[in-house]
Amino acid sequence: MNITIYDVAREANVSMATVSRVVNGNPNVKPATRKKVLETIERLGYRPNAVARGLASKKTTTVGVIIPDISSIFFSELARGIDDIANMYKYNIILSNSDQNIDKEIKLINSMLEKQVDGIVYMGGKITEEHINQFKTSPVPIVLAATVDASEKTPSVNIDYEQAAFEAVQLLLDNGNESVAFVTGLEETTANALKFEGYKRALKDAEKSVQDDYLIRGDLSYQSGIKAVETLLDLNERPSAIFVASDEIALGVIHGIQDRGLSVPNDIEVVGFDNTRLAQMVRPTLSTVVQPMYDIGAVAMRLLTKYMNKEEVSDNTVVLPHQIIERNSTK
Amino acid sequence: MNITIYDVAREANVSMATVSRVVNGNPNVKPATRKKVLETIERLGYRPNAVARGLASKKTTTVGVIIPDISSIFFSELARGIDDIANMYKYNIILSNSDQNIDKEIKLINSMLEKQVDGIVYMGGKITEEHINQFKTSPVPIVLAATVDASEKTPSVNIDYEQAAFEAVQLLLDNGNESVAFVTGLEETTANALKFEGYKRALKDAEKSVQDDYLIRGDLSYQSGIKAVETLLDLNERPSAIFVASDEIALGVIHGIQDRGLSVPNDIEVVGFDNTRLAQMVRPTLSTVVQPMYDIGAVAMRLLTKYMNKEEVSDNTVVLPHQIIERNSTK
DNA sequence: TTGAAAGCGCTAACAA
DNA sequence: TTGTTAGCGCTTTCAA
Repeated sequence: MNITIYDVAREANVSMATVSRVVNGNPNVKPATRKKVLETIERLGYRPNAVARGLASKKTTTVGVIIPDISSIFFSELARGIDDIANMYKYNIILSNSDQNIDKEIKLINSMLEKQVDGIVYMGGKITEEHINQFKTSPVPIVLAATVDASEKTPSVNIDYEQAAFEAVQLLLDNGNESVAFVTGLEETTANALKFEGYKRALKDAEKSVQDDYLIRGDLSYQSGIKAVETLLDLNERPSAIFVASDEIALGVIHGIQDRGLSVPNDIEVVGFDNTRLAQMVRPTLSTVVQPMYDIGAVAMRLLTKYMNKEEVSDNTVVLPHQIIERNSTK
Repeated sequence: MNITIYDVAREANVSMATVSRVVNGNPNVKPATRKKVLETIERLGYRPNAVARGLASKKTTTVGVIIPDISSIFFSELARGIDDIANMYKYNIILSNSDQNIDKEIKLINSMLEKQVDGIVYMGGKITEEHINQFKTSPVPIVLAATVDASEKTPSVNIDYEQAAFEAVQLLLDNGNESVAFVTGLEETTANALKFEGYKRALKDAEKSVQDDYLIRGDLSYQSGIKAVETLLDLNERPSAIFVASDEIALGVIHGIQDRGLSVPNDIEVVGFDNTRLAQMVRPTLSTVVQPMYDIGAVAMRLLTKYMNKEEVSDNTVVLPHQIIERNSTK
């Protein structure tokens, strides 16, 4: 049997209420008593049972984190930001991978709710009606991180994907490129749809038309970048620049170009998205849109703590600043 | 107020014990009763409280995962393996980053124990006496993943680091290299120490001596790989091959060499370690030691489930097979 | 400053 | 097949 608060109380000749008070740092305890209790806690090796505490207090100091894939370099950076802030506020994290599968996402939310998490940080792709419904009926606050809810009903932390993409493509256009292709991941994620909007707006601003064959959709992998480039280079008129929806795909694009004997940026310029560590781990180094992943995670978690404490929050949807960093994959 | 098992019992005209039975899939319930209960659960939107269940049953179906840094491409892959298997066995995961800081590691273990996890998967650097003590006195099983306890007292899942390093260096020597440098990360981790042992053994086998200036220690980053190369290339006699303790550092090494105008593998051959996705995301692609990260995580979690179920385990320390994969950074 | 006692929502004997 | 009941270990009034 484990040592309980009751054992400590008996050994210290006080009531369990008093032990509870010293464990929880309640000031209404005479210093001498506190000392005595602390000593017997030490002596017995008492370890408070957080489950019992959770049942009695209705707080678990645990938050759920739903993430598409923790092994993705992009999401793991977000997760780090979340965990660091969670830690700072004494929360633990229950982490689960969803693979962006809707059924799994809904199941995960419910499973975390059963575990009585005090809040949830949610990362995903497309937010459907079903999601919004879940979020709305949740007994605890939910914050979206790097995930956009088009209806803006759910608190969230993002950057302005449309504008960021617009600026990236504009840079390419300003560099004198006649044609800019767009290589993206799963079309279903709202963030990627917004990037596409920005791409189109930049072209329209430059009075260029959107060409279907300059638009390539694959998955989010390095390999799909290589494949995309093969398609693009087989075109009669190959593009002189490529805007890519993620750094990992962009590395594939760069290598795909180089494998064909062409040069980046002389023959083709490339701009990525995210500014993961990968952007600097390639030659030429990758020009890319800076998305502050760690900060998005950290801010989302911080925002969640406010909701959990029932503090007033002035703005539900926070938009963090982005920027374009020019390295050597552009002229 | 939330819906409890008691509300369901009342509404369905049965006892709470019966409700508990249908929720837990106990077969001793008449089908008609089960149906009735299920319906009122649905109607009331009842959600079982896992905290209360945990307190009553002394099982939380939650395992703790201590990880140095989830944003590391190496560890996040391990974490994915852990989560997938955990999920398969209906466990949730409490994930925390330790940054390989001993105090934090110990604190984390205790915090997870307070939360009454059913078991712990531990990843870290060096295992000290203090760690072993914690592991030994833990009320729940602990399994090490990609983490070696020199005393072999704690269950663990690893590859044979010494032998793997030996083979990698031997490959380089067999390719005719006169001198092989070794670039490694923090010297404190036992795994890296073992890689060093393998490196030395391979040199000794080839009747070569270990030269201090061919041994570079940095942190685990890409940048430290670049720095390491600078040091190496400034030597009077530069090595003709470099064995690197991780893929990320190895990318830095390759680019450092290329930035100096030298060629990999013609001027210098490079072999990495881990076979993370990075190994294929560089030109030339990286020859490396394959460490099955996902599998190590998965097997560690599987092993933990056996301990949690009090099954007999024939061998506490499992050593997974490794291999060397030759790509284009070697001749 | 301290203690007594009533839950928190569930599981698990035990009885019927 | 179903119900009764006693906890699980803690927090939190309420009284003293």
